[in-house]
Amino acid sequence: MQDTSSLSVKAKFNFGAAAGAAAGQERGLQRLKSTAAADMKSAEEDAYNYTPNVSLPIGMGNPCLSTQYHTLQSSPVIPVSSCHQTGYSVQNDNHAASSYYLPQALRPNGAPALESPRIEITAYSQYPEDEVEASGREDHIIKRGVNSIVTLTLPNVDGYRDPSCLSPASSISSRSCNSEASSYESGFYNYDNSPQNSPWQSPSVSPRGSSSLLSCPHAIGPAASPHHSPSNSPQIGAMAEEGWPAQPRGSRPNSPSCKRKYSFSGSSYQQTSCSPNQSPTPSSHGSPRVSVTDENWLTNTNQYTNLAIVAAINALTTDGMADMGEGIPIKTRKTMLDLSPSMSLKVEPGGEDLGPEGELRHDEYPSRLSLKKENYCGGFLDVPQHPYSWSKPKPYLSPSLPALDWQLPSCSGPYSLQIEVQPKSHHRAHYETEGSRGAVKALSGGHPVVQLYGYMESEPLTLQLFIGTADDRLLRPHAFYQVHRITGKTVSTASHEVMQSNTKMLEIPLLPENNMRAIIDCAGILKLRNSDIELRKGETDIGRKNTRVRLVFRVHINQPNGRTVSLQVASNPIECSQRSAQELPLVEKQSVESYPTTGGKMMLLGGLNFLPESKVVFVEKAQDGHHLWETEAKVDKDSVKTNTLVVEIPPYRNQRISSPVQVNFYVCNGKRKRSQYQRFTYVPANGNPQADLL
DNA sequence: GGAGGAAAATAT
DNA sequence: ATATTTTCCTCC
Repeated sequence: MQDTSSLSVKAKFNFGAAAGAAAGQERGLQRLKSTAAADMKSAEEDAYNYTPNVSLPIGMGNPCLSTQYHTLQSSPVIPVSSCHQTGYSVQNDNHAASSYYLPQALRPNGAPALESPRIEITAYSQYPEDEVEASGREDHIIKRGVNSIVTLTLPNVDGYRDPSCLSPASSISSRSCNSEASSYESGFYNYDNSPQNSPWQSPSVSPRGSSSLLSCPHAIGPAASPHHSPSNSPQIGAMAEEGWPAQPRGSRPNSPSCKRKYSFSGSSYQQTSCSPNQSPTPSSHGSPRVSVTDENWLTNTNQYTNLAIVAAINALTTDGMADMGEGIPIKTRKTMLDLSPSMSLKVEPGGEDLGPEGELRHDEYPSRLSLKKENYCGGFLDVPQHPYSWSKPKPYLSPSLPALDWQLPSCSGPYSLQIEVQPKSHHRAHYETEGSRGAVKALSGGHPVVQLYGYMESEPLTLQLFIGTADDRLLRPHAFYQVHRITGKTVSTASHEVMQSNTKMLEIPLLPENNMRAIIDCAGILKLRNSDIELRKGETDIGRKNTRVRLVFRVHINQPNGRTVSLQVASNPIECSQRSAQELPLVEKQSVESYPTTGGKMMLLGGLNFLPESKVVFVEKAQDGHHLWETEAKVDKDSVKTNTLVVEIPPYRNQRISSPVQVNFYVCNGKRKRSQYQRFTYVPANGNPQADLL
């Protein structure tokens, strides 16, 4: 491995393929792909799309690159400046859009992202325009503050109705959601800048597609906004409601989830908020929202207003909900309900999410936890009491935290958030119908480790963890997976769950005494049924073959100047499906020195799905494309154990390669047809292999 | 619990 | 008909 100064290989997938894949975001795309996809391969590939690229140079990984992201984000909160960049400016809505891209471009790792075309883009693009609108709206909201009745706009009853709205759901929707969240937050705190918010929001909002989304968020927003619980309540509500709405298969027992849920709740901390939301279950939809709202509200003066709004909203919502319910098959509904409860449990107080960082941070885990726990318990059924947590005051105006779909840098100024130990590339996620399948592990057998560098204060911080997409371009909460809190004797790391915009997050203490380092042994991965998620209104992603995720870590650092620096880093992709034998291997890097020209061995690193039966075929072609030579390299079966593929290239190869002819090597797992191999092109001149689809 | 395998159910 | 997903079962 070492030797491999690996080159990073980027696979370019063909057009669309890449696009869709990872994210699977847009169904449309995918579908298009599939259909269009001329190649069958494409389908698969698509699935893997993300895969391809991958390669980051080992060295790389500059998180800093991310800086750009910040810019993007603009959000007030964020980012201080990132390493490079300056902070973002505030508003730049416009930029926002652009920024969006940027982020994507950059990988979490810092690797350059692919630019694949995604539908998403579209969405973003929307921003600008939409932004204007949306932002405008939002801004109003925000700027005006929660107060602004404007928010009320609720009006779009529809939005409310739309479950989608409610549940922002994952990915895309999530975006919207997020946006919401963000907006909320911002709203709360109100930054004047909100503009920033707006931009973001817009993004989130984006959804044009799901009109509902927009509306929803907003709609919700209004209500929510007040609370802004954006995250919380809405989310919660959403979760319960939408999230699960569908369990189509009535037959399938949702119950499982319940179990989990409880367990979660067990997690002690938090949850105050939950209760509020939760109570909802029955009324579920409505209530949750409300509760959410409330929480946040507390803080704000606007509360009253908000409350009123909320109430109104609830009413609406409820109705809406009802409607929804009607539409949905009974079973489904049940599920939903069930879910919701669980969700609620999980949920945590919306407040936390948003959590003003300050608050969170300030709160010390212990205290916090305890408090929450207490609250929590109560919460369940009911309606939210007073906002415990919330009540906590949010002392300051803490800036709102960036939405989960915002791209953040991994380093800013002196701070750098890094993943010291990466998770294994495979982790079979469990369904709600199953028991937990344990925590995500590291290759070494241990667990992933995350550390924050450059932080010299004595105040503990909170490390947030959620499951994100594996899509290079855009990192956002994964709609089909949720982080699952693992507890037990074997777990050494404290954590508690928080729901933010349909996304469950684990909050883990980052303590100075531990050198701001955390061993992530408390994080499992829960798989949600595709059918459930896809039914959410506003959800555009498809779950099929969208089985790769990344662990996303965030930390929010309050600065003396009142600003908050938000950093984010994502792990390498993790394949969560059981099946692996047919998976297309993913090559991230290849050794440089030992490349073919020198004959002998070549090392392919960090890929997913390297199996003993993986095949690597070398094909040498002349400039004119004439096929000169082909051979299958011998694969060292043992190397596979460490996500490495050591291949031996036939001796005579050297002799053949004397001029810069094109050399391709194909990597594939046994069951694949040659046409489905992932192809890499080696160009002696620059030594950078590139992968593309055959 | 936490895995690993695999049958049953669905989606393409 | 094949590919994937989701539910079950068994075992440590």
